[in-house]
Amino acid sequence: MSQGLQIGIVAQRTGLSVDAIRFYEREGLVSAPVRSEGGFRLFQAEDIEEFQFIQSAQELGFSLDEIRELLALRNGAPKPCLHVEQLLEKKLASVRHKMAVLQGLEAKLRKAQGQCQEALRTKRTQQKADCPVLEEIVSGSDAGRQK
Amino acid sequence: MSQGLQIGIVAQRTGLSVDAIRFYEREGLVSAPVRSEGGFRLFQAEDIEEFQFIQSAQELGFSLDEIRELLALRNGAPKPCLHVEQLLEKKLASVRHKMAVLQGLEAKLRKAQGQCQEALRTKRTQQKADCPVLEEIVSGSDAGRQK
DNA sequence: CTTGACTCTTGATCTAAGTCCAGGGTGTAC
DNA sequence: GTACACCCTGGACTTAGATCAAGAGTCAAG
Repeated sequence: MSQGLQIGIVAQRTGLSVDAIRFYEREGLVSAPVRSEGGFRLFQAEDIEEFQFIQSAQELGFSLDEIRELLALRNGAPKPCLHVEQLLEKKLASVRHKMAVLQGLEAKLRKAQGQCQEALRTKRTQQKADCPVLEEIVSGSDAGRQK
Repeated sequence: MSQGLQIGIVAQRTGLSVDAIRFYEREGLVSAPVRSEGGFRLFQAEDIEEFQFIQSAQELGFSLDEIRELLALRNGAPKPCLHVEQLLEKKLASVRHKMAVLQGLEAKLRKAQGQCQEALRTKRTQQKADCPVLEEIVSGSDAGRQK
């Protein structure tokens, strides 16, 4: 088994699972490697780089669909930089949106927690169903809005 | 069809879909309402409140499993406040973790964007495949780490 | 009595990114 | 030459939170 790395080796070196590697091939993110006579996949060093690219792009928050696009750009689509910048722009906007949602969430949770602790501090031995947070969740609701 | 609100009305008032309402019932978040002779669900005003509770709790980032628990507490489990506080604590920790991840992500994306813009500014008319970000994604990789 | 809007149940489908399994073949070290 | 680790394919399954479709029944109005 010379001239080529078996899938298990590639898995070890990249930290991916063997299944994930096959999955990326099926999904068309990477092209199919050559095979041994018996049908074993034989990867090259460049392939490992490609898998690392996939991992890094995932860390940047790109979906596999987007990564497929990035890989296509990397392999020679015209004017890639402009296109990449547009992808980055969209991704950045969505990240900022998620953060804003989480910040709002954190504030609400902190407020709820404060009420909870207050209640626990003042009235020892709680009776059933008088946690202020449970009531707040309904009264502070903005539900009823349309989708 | 008096004494009771049909599911469509409840959907309108809460902004939930009819399917979602039936789904919550199936999942045991809310108890089954009485039925008309013909088998139509007939909801009461309190039920609407319960659905709004579900929506608000979802906005707080609770999963349906957690909400089932909250509803149980609201309906009379012992020492709810302490339990609610523990739930809040866990949820707050996970929210903070997600935010930290997103902040790291934002920094990376901003950096990549800066490089992209720089490249677009200096070299007009880009040739294929020379977007610096595409190269960076691999070279700046920390892939290869174990899961 | 008929029409049309609404509702019923059951079960399939969706998204994302894989994981897991069965049943069988390959590669190699002893 | 055989044991053992590794690999192959195809397809089912996972999580979460619903959505959608089919076929049948119900309700209120005219």
